[in-house]
Amino acid sequence: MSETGVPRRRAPAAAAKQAVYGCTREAIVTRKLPPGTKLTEDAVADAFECGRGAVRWALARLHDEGLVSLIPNRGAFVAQPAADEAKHLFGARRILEGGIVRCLCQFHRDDGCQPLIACAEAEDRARLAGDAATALRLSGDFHLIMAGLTGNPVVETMLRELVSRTILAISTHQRTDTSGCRTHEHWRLIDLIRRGDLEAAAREIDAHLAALEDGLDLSPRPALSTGLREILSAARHAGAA
Amino acid sequence: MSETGVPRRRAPAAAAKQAVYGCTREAIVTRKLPPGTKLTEDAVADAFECGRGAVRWALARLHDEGLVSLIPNRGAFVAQPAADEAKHLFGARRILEGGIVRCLCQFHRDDGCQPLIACAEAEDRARLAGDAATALRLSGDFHLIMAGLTGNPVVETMLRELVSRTILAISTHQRTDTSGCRTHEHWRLIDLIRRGDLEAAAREIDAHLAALEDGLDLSPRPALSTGLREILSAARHAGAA
DNA sequence: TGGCTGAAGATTGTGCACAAAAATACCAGA
DNA sequence: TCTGGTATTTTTGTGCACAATCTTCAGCCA
Repeated sequence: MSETGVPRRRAPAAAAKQAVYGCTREAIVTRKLPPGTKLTEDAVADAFECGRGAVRWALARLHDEGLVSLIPNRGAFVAQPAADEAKHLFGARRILEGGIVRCLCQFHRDDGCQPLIACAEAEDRARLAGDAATALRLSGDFHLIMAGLTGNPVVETMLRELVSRTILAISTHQRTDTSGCRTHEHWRLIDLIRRGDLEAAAREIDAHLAALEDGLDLSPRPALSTGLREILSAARHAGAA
Repeated sequence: MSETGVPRRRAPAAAAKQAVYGCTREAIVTRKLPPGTKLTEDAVADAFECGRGAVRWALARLHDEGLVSLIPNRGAFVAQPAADEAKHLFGARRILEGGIVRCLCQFHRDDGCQPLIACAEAEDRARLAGDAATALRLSGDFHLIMAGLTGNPVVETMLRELVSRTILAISTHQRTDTSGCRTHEHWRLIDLIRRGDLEAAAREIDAHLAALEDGLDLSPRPALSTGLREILSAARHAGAA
């Protein structure tokens, strides 16, 4: 019953862009769309009941964020960060989050950590309830909240992008079912920040991220998951570009 | 003589996208297109002799990077970072570059700083020759080279974006003709990195960026440069979105 | 003279259709 | 049965045209 006779006010398409972008992004980050999934333009357009233009826009944006890989004349796929890229991702996070934690130590010594505490508590609850999906999500949010506490939206945006791509890298290369961050390290971090211990806190976040990276299998074997030819073909095109 | 009778292999458009994006980006960063300049789609398309589609693609990308502001039904303008945004930009750079410098101190203690030295020398030469434009560009490159020395392309990309936006912020809010970074601070930084003095180097880069920020006029007065109504109108639309 | 209303012009946003490319299916021959 | 080539089908890329919106300017009234 949504078919109005009027020629449409043009609002729909603008909103559709955001909807496609937001929902697809969410689906990728929450692993509903596993790495390597092909995102056919028509299929996505049908799903959101919008034109292909909105889909193309959203896909381009997602590509810029490193969440989907765009292969010329082949289409869009949920990105599968290479082992090298995964390492760089973690390296970047160590550099950035080290700075964030140092910043937090200076301005949130005593209180102001409430959001972090609330997140860690929620994380504990989820883990206790056996809700692994929520726990994983919250463990990622913890880092985002830290970025938010700097009060700097630029920093927040940068880390958001990094965290998303890290999640993708973990999905792609996880060894067993390593369940994301270890909560007790989060608690330790909160404690160190509240005490304003710059160096210890910086070391803690560094070790924390290193542990996360160690949980992955970043050996140089060819590839995984999706079909061999898919990957080989993709590699060919990526090399040409 | 480039007009082939054949119906075009479709390569042109793909290349055009990159050309429009790259050249426009360059023009913005080098201040050939000052902040506030309107980028009419048709005008850009004519300049590059390409379709409007390529221009739209490039503009969207530039918008994601924060280099152009896109106002619905109004068009694209070279961004004029607000005072708040400028502060956040510098804050983010302090966090990120602090981490980069710490990283460099660990892995480039003795040598490996050659690219930095070469850049600083070139900067000195340009400044001595009175070539302010080149000097400014090189002073920005210095920071990018530091990022590159981490060997982490993710970090490099993040800083590149930050530096570009910072240049825009400086163009928009510069008080007098403050000539970018002070070279002697760059030399001091190199020295500290070579000696591997983490803390001193981190303090130096922090102070360096703080000095750069202090050179700006970030008072909360309404706006500047382009016509008042332009800005008011833009603010209206931005507020509505 | 100043402010308001309405039409004309200019510019952006979106859908659609067609062309190019790749993937797939199919078939003949060894 | 497997290989090689060919035709079909699916999917992406691009240009074009129209609609919506905003800006500008002229005319009109208080």
